[in-house]
Amino acid sequence: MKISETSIIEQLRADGHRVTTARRAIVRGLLRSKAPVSALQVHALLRKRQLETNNVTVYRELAFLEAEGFLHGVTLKDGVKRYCLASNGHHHHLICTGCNAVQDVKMEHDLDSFEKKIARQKSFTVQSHSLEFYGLCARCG
Amino acid sequence: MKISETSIIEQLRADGHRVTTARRAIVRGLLRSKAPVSALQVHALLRKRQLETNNVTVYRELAFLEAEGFLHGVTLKDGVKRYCLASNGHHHHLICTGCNAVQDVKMEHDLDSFEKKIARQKSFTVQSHSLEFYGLCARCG
DNA sequence: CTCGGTGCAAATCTTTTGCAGTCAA
DNA sequence: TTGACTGCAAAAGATTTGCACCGAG
Repeated sequence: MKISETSIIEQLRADGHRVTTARRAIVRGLLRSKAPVSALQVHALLRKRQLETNNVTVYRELAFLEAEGFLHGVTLKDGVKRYCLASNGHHHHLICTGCNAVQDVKMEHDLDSFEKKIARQKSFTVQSHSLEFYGLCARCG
Repeated sequence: MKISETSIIEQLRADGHRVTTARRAIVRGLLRSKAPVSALQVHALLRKRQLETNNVTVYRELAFLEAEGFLHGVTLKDGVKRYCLASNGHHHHLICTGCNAVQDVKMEHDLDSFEKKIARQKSFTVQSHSLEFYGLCARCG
């Protein structure tokens, strides 16, 4: 199933949430960016498009969309929380220590075997994991 | 090689750094905690031991010890930076979403094959990685 | 004596909260 | 009309910075 502004908006409406200008604008902003974006980046992006909103609204909206399952949040070394579309599927990140660019990577087998071992050896029930690789991207290498 | 307060202090002295009361106290505090600790936690810990220091000193000292290679920093989902002794070796973390406890896990094969694949497919030179598992610990499960 | 290290106050930065006003349904 | 959303101001929390002072070597 393809994801679009309309499909997200319709889903929200179906779940009884209101569709406001700010909400629609934020959703649209997120769909355009393929790398994870922070609340402040989304806010700046909207501003550039002449869609004046408040930081606070963006923070609240991103948290809301994460809770609704449309977004996934990641916190990188800099302590800033960024969001990716959940519809992009589970993936990890390559963060360039040169230019700070972030790109996504998917891995076929992922970490299932690790998680099983952890469950067995540590009696720890893994719910999710977060994996980031830091290094130099093709341009900076 | 075993690590101790003395060995770290001697190393620092050998590298031409001064050994002050605060520095020694912070190093001692770090050695006692096996889970990663934040600057504010270290500060609170020292205070409990009647070793009055300033937050700022702790922040600066932890950054210094990381730069010197004695510590490794991790930033968890809450955006707070925590430090582990580098001498504990490379490892990952299990973070309990129930009680927020953090424990370490080592993995034998680790992620070398992933990293090689990334280098090949993305022309990205991996320097380090950070892997955290979120879930429920034995007590909270 | 010297300068690396410390402490304090204040600034910065990201994120959260309280509350009144607004608008989608 | 009504409560979900929004905006503003202010608070909160982590971390950084400027600057004067202090004490290890």
